[in-house]
Order: sequence, then structure tokens, then C-alpha cells
Amino acid sequence: MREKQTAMKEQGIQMMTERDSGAPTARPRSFAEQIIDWQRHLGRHDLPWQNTRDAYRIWLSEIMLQQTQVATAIPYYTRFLERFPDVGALAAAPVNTVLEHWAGLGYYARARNLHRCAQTIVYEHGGRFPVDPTRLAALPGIGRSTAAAISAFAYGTRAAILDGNVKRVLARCFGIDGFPGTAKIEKEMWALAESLLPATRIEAYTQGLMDLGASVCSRTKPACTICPLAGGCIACRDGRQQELPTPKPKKLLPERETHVFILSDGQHVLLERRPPLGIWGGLLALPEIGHDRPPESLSAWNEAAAAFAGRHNAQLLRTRELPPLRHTFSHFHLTIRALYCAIERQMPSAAESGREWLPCDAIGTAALPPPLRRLLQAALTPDNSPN
DNA sequence: CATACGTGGTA
DNA sequence: TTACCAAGTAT
Repeated sequence: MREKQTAMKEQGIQMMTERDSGAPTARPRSFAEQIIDWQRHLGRHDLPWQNTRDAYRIWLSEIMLQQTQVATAIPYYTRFLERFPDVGALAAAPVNTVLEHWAGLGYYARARNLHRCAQTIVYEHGGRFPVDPTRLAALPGIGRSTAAAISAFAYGTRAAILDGNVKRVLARCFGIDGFPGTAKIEKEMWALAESLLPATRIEAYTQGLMDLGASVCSRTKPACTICPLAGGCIACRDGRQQELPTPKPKKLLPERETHVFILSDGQHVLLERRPPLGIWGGLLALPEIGHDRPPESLSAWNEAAAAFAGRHNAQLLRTRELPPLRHTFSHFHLTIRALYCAIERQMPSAAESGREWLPCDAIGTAALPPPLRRLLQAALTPDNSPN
């Protein structure tokens, strides 16, 4: 706490008090005032979800932007709004259609929560988003920071956000040591974020804080020479920009491996719906052999393929092992070993529960994770189909 | 409270 | 090629 007050004093930051308001004499501009002033001239004002008070659009953008950069989210946001223009359209849509439009963005629980949240809004809140951040935070997929952002942008509510950008700005500006992911540091930052809130113009302040963190106070090469807060920034003063915020403790990512079948007659491919919990939850994926008992040999793999084809009323013609595909998630590495299986389907077509024959021309738009979409496009594009 | 949960860009 | 990182939430 002493460090924080020291930082504020050296920066010329003053807390908003009754005595400050309307004071006739000049005084140092507060943290919030500098942010707001910077935002007016140098912040972003034309993002697709700005210049609206539509809580639906603001909510959608905030969910998409969780752990996701602006440039990544924009095309998804545009396509999503086209298909689901309002909360009613989203609530009425099948969850699998929502997942089709989310596929590629990652963290798929966000899409399932988004859909559940839309239904809650429509069926329990009369189609309107709550104003109170606490009520917003009670909805699926909306936490404390997202609730504050939605309420601030949609209703002008005075509430603090604390995302990665804000954590970085605060850690540097106030010289806060310690990984912000720990409860102790996070609690300290929440208190600081609350204390810095301006009395008015909360939208410009909130947007400015995020814009400053994203553009000026970036992780690798902060532009301190043009930063409005540089005058009182502890990290800038001490040359500790590269050390703050304290990085997450390193951990070696475990290696995992999976064996999958690409069962196709050239027109369709057999896919299965992933369970809602776990990696790629709710998406379509290739049928896999349990990684607890991988095939002992290529011939064993082939035999398993023949049996698998039989269970789906298809006859195995020939197989080909594809080059291993390596994919890295946030918490493990995965090697995907795929066996391409040319088959002939018999009628009536059969697919076990949770499995479906996807037309090859739907590979581009289905709810597939990017690595599998690429794998299937490479293997099943008419031009270079192994058939 | 630590961990699960994605992906594409960047050094 | 590998490691790290970016608008967090749920459990």
C-alpha cells in the first residue's frame, strides 16, 4: 500500500475527492484524466462494436474479446452479427449453428455460454440485459471484468474492468511485483482499479485504458516516449518495463497423442460431436481410438478401421496413413495421427449415435477446429483426393 | 486457489 | 522449431 501511494504521489495522481471538484487552481491531472484525454485524441473510435449502446452488440464483443485480440475477433464478430442480429435470433438458433460461427476462435465454452446466456436474457429477463454489473456477472460466461465493461459501455455505469491490458498498465505504472494471476496480486489490482475510476466519462476511460494497454503499453516494446502516464510510471522510471508485469511461471507442456479415422467415400466424411466438457467441447471432430489403447501396429489400425467402417454400414476399400499433425493447445501438445480410409457406403446409411456423415463441401463451414478443418481440406479437396 | 480451456501472431 | 503472449471465466 505504501508503494501504491508513493507511486500516485510521484505521478501527480490525486484521488477524486469533494475538495478537488471545481477547484479554481490548477492541479496535476489525475490518472483517469490523462487516460481520458489520451483516448480522445489517440484512442480507437471506430471498432465495429463502438458507437453503439446496443447491449447485445457490446456483450457479444466483450465475450469474443476474452483472451482474444481485436484483429482476430473482428471478422468473427461481423459474420456472427450477420447471422444473429439480435439476442432473440441467437436464443432461437440451435447451439450447433452458434458453434459453426465460433469455430476457429477457441475457448468454445464461450460460445456455449453465450447461447445459454442469450436464452436466459430472452426467457427470464424479457430480452433486455441487466444494468447492474453484479446481475450481469451472474449470467453464464460473464465475469466481473466483462460485466463491468458491458455495463460501462452500454449504460455508462461506473465500474472497474481488470483485463490483461489493465493489469499490464497497473503493474508497470504502480510498480506492482508478482504474477497478476495469483489471488493476492489480483485482489490488490482490483482495489487499485476501483480507486482510479473517474466520476464521469467512464466509457472513454474504460476504452482508453484498454487501448493504451494494447497499443502504447504493449508487452514487448512499450512506447514510453509517447505514453501519457510515463511521467509517473514506476517501471519507466526504473527501467523495469521488461520485468513488469511479472510473467506467468513457466511450465513444461505435456505431450499427448491421438489416432483418428478419416472415413470417406469422396462425397462425405464421418465425424463425431465432442462432449460439451473438455477440449474442443461441442465441436465436430474425427472419430478417435481411445488414447489409452492406441493401435499396436499399422495392421491392427487397419483392422480397427475395417471394423469401424462395418459398424457404419460401409465397406473399407483401402487405407493410407497421413503425416502426423502436431497442434499445441494452451496446456498440452497434441500429435494427431490420421488414417485415411477410402470406403464405399451401403444404403441405408448408418451412423452411430453422436456421429454424422458430413458432406465434403460443408467442411469449410462446419463446426470444426482449425487443425482438423485444414487436415480434411487437404485430404478431401476434389483435386487432390486420395480416392 | 490452481487448473482447464484455443488459436494465430511474433521473436 | 519452440516459447511466449493476447479484451477471462468456470470449476
